[in-house]
Amino acid sequence: MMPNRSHVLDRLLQIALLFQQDLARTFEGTPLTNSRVHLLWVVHQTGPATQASLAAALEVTPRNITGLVDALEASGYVERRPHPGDRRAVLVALTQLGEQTMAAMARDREQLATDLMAGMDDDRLIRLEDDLAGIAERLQHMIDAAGPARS
Amino acid sequence: MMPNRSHVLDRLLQIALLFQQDLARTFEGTPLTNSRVHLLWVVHQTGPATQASLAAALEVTPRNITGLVDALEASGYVERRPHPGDRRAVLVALTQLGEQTMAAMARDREQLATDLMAGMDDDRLIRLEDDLAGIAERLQHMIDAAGPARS
DNA sequence: TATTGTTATACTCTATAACTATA
DNA sequence: TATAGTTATAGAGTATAACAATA
Repeated sequence: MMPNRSHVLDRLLQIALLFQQDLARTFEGTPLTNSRVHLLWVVHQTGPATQASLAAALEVTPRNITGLVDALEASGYVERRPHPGDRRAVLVALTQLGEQTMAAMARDREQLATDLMAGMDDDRLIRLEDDLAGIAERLQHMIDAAGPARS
Repeated sequence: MMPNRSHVLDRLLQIALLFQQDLARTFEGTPLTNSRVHLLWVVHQTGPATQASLAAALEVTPRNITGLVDALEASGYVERRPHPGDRRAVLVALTQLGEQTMAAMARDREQLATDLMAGMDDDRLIRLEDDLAGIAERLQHMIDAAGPARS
């Protein structure tokens, strides 16, 4: 039987949806959302960051960051600190609650990865990672090429 | 080198984001959005459907469907028809514009799949599809198991 | 009594534009 | 003059609750 490339695409899209669903389930009962967690994750990975740099990282407008940080500050996940050396800017930093939450999320992700790929031997895993890397690279390249469609 | 399962997860998430980005680029300059296209796609696949069935398919509330159909009807992609045999319900059907748009999208998807997996031989493609199917299945199972978290 | 779709209301994410304070 | 962040305003997706018409 001829393998169908579209089916691979379908699977990738299906998995993407399921991931979102699974992630959202994790937040149930907290004030966290996809966007807020994304911001927390970036700060967790890079350390305290200005809102302008977060806007660039999340690819949204600075105004948007203001709203997300407001909500996260109100619920105690981050705090705004004065930027040493630039009095216009603030540094967004994780609080203890924010750090704990991100640490727990990192653990959950490890566990999820283990569960999802249980039973795959190393060869197969390497090949899978390689294939996905290739697809991601081509897709990124395609987007960049057609990219700055701002006419 | 030990392959890292988390990296595979990272790749899948990255690809999901890129897909969204690519899809959104397609709509530029039209009144279409992800949610609206999702609805159109379902109608395209299943034929004229009631709003209640669309709510189930998209996993959103019926109220939400009202808004999406309102917008799609106003911009000429769908029309509401009386349901023969149930005067409470309406049937949401694609207009000619809607059909054309979905046909074009199907073609684009085929092309994208071809481009993204260019150079993969049949064996590799089959194995990839198989791996992704396994991951999707496990993930779905996991969600179903923890699923009805409505306490 | 249950279902279909709508009105009413509210929250979140997102964007653009105008503005303040600083660089 | 340019940058960092905020206020003001608006559109889109989503949800719950109350309601009308129909089953």
